[in-house]
Amino acid sequence: MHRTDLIAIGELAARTGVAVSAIRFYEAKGLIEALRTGGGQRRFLRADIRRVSFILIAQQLGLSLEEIAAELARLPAGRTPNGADWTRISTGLSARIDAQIAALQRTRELLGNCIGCGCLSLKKCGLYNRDDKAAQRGAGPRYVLGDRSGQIAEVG
Amino acid sequence: MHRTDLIAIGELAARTGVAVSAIRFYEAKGLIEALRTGGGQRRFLRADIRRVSFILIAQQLGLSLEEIAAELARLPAGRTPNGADWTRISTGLSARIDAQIAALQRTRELLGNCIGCGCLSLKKCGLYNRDDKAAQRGAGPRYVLGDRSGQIAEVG
DNA sequence: CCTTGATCTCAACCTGACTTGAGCTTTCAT
DNA sequence: ATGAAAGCTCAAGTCAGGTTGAGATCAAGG
Repeated sequence: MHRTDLIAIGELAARTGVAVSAIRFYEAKGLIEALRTGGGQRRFLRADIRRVSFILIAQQLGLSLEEIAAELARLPAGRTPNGADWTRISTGLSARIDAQIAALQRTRELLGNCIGCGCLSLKKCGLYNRDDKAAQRGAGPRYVLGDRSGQIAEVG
Repeated sequence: MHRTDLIAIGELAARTGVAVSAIRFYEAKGLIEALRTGGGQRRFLRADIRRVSFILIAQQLGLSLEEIAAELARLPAGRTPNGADWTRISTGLSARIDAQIAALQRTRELLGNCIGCGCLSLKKCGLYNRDDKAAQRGAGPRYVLGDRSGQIAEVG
């Protein structure tokens, strides 16, 4: 442990590629925590680089900051997370990746079957026999994003 | 061609599962077009169901409405798109799907290698040797979303 | 004809994820 | 000891992608 264990917000930004303002934003949202110098400036642990990196990866996988915060909350409190801690958490992401890949593969297949053949929007088409469910739900809340039941990517 | 060739906005909404307000929004953005009754109500062609379906699929694949509009603009003007037209367009989506799957697979692999082993954020790690590039770019524009150069999913 | 449900327009509002700007303070290399 | 660079807070702005509400009109069955 030497003095460079603590890094300023600018360095954390540089090391992760996110803007300084974004890091403050993440702190405000509870995704990361900062120590403060006597003068009130934030100081981060080197381990926070990994934490921010995790945020970026998870974001790419479509998790909202709120969901990411929930995942990060599973890391041990009060101690720097070790490899095993990160592994446990990243396993969840892997599952998510697998699901996404599977969904994409189904979509690709259906796209070939349906758009190509011209049946898109017809009942017999796997991609859109969600019509019925859609009708049941009424035109109310859009379910394109967020509400994923009956969702395209899950069809088939 | 019988009278039901033209459908009201509510039916288009019901058949596609998107809200009426969203359809108006898409029209405003130029993604779809509507005929009008004498009284000013919108009337859509049945073929627009497919058009909206395409919007939903493309959205799931991460295209913005602007990008989707650009894709749709490649459909023939003045005539109802046929199967071949849709095939041509959906081929672009397939390529995108393939790219996404590949990116996810790389991410999953790197996640296993890097977060698991604890090297995340270190130079030797494929997931984050983008640090250097990041530093060069300065803390300016975030490149997490949108600017995809040096992006996680493209690493490796 | 008349009523009722569907539509219309337009402006305002919403969420998520940040960025920007103003005005002021802290750090740190020289 | 000092001045540039980096940081601070807080409020407001931005962008995408819609939703909501008000007040008025249209369409269609009975």
